[in-house]
Amino acid sequence: MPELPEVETIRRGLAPHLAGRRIEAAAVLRDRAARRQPGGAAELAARVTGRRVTAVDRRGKYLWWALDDGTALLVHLGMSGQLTLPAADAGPDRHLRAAFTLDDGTVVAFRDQRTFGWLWACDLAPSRHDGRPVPAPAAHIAPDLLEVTDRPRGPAELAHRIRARRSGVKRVLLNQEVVSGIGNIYADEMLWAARLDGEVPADELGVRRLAGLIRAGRGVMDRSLAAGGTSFDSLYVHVNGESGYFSRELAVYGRAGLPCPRCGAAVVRRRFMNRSSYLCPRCQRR
DNA sequence: CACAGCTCCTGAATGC
DNA sequence: TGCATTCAGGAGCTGT
Repeated sequence: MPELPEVETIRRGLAPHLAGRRIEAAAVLRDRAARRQPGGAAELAARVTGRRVTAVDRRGKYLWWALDDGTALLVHLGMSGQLTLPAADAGPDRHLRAAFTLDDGTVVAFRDQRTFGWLWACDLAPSRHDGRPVPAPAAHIAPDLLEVTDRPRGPAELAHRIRARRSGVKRVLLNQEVVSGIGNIYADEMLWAARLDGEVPADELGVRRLAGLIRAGRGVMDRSLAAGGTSFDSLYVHVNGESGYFSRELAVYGRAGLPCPRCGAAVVRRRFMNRSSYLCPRCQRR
């Protein structure tokens, strides 16, 4: 699943191919990919065609191509989206949702098996959180875990924001309006690293404990980024939890019944929000 | 406003 | 073998 490290890996891979290039043609092959765009696929294509890409930016799981008219092409990969540079001789592609042809002949493909991803050609607007210029549909998205931990007071301030919530701490970590970039996999991994049970109500945790959780999360993200970078041969990395480098470093996610790498107790799977949580019942305490 | 549950979707894995 | 069911989940949306 593309969470922050996967989207950042894709951003880094894509940027050298896109920066400075003009979009010669845009084809949306399935309307659903542009379902959030007012005016739909035709409007999306019209807004980006002829524009030059000035940068590829990211906040949390939201990635966008900044365009030379001050607008952006916003991309959310959902749970199976990919941005790839297909081989010129590639055959038919049943999961291709959109294709962008650049002025040097490069074609960037948006592929998406489960179709939760979407594209939106939109204006920029100041973030509601810190004023950073971001695509208007992402103005409600909080600064991500890398942005937070890059600021000296960031972890402590975020700890206070988390503590203001009454939900279980895992649910708060997954709320992209509190801190962004964390999905189900990294939430479980950072909770394990911090020895915390995600069901503990956030307002029962101390600031110091939460700041530790945030720093542990940064560590997990950094290790995943390093693994993504290492395996980054094509733009085909970590879009599917089963394949990819960092899956071999996961401590608990998807490892029910296997030993906790820290204490050896069997990892358990628990139902949570219509999905799964994985944790070590011995070293992650409430 | 905070919070929790529902829903969209496809394909692999599992059950009988 | 074949058909039905279960499972995976990001985030917008709805109801309380």
